[in-house]
Amino acid sequence: MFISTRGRYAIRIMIDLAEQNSSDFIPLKDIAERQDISEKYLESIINQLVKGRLVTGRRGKGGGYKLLKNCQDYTIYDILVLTETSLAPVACLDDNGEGCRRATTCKTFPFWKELDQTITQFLSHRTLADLLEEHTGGNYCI
Amino acid sequence: MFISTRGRYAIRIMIDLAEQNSSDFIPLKDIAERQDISEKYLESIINQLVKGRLVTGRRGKGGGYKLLKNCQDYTIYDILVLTETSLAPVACLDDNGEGCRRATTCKTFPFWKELDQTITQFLSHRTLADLLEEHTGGNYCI
DNA sequence: CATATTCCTATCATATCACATGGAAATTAA
DNA sequence: TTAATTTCCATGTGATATGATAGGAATATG
Ligand code: FES
Ligand code: FES
Repeated sequence: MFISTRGRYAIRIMIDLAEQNSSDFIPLKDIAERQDISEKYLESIINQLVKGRLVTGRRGKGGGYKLLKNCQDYTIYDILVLTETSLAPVACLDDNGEGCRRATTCKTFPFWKELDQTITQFLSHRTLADLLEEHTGGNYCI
Repeated sequence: MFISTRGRYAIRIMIDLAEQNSSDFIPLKDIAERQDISEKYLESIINQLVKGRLVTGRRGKGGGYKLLKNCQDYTIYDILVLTETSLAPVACLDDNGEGCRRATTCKTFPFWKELDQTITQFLSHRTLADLLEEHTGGNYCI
């Protein structure tokens, strides 16, 4: 599996926040209920989104989370690159593993690079706004 | 990681067989040595390729494995679909999991489907012959 | 103060991956 | 026929990643 629950849940969090269409902070408890996902698990995911400056959080009564930008300004790539451990389709392309020793001679390497580019382009050409439009025809955003 | 070593090794096996450019059976031991991969691990992989009719094997002295078709007639998709447990980028698309309960209403589902199609198209439009040409400029195949 | 909520640091169960072990069956060369 | 070779088959194993869970400290409201 390429995209794990972390990344998928992260996108659903972002969509949920966008759909509230509010300038208030939204408590994670509400998101967890609506999305039917463990609040504690979502916590660890949304923390990554906060650290990556995709959303901001406020503690205490009346606190919660809120988007920092308009949803057409979030690409799916932005969200996944923060929450997935790696977006490389094969280990040979992974920077953490210093790439592959065989890469210079291996006949498959150029192919993997092309696959990676294809996927990355796809993910970075779609925004949160695109996903919101899917089922409604209208745009929740702005 | 999307494609595991199984799929990657399977492709390298197929490339290795094609490069020998021989009508003889090639022993797995030789392939394992050339590719520097555990023979026993390759064994379980190439078995899947045999069962999927991509290659054929013969036991005993002078035995080994050999391709059944010309290499331009093998797509990368053909190879990976046999050796990877799933080529679905997300669990929501996986048939084994009967897909996702939320799929009908979830705003991310159409997006995942498009991603899946993009990847599948990429994989099924490249053949073994394409990979062989990468580094040589020439075509080993036929 | 009491309450709500984010933040932070662990821990855990399960599954998958990459590979190893130990043979049985088939094929050929001697 | 015998020995050597090689595919076929089933099962085991250690490491790692995934998908959570638990407990509590810090911060904000009223
Ligand atoms: S084995 Fe890593 S690029 Fe081929
Ligand atoms: S959660 Fe499965 S399609 Fe959205």
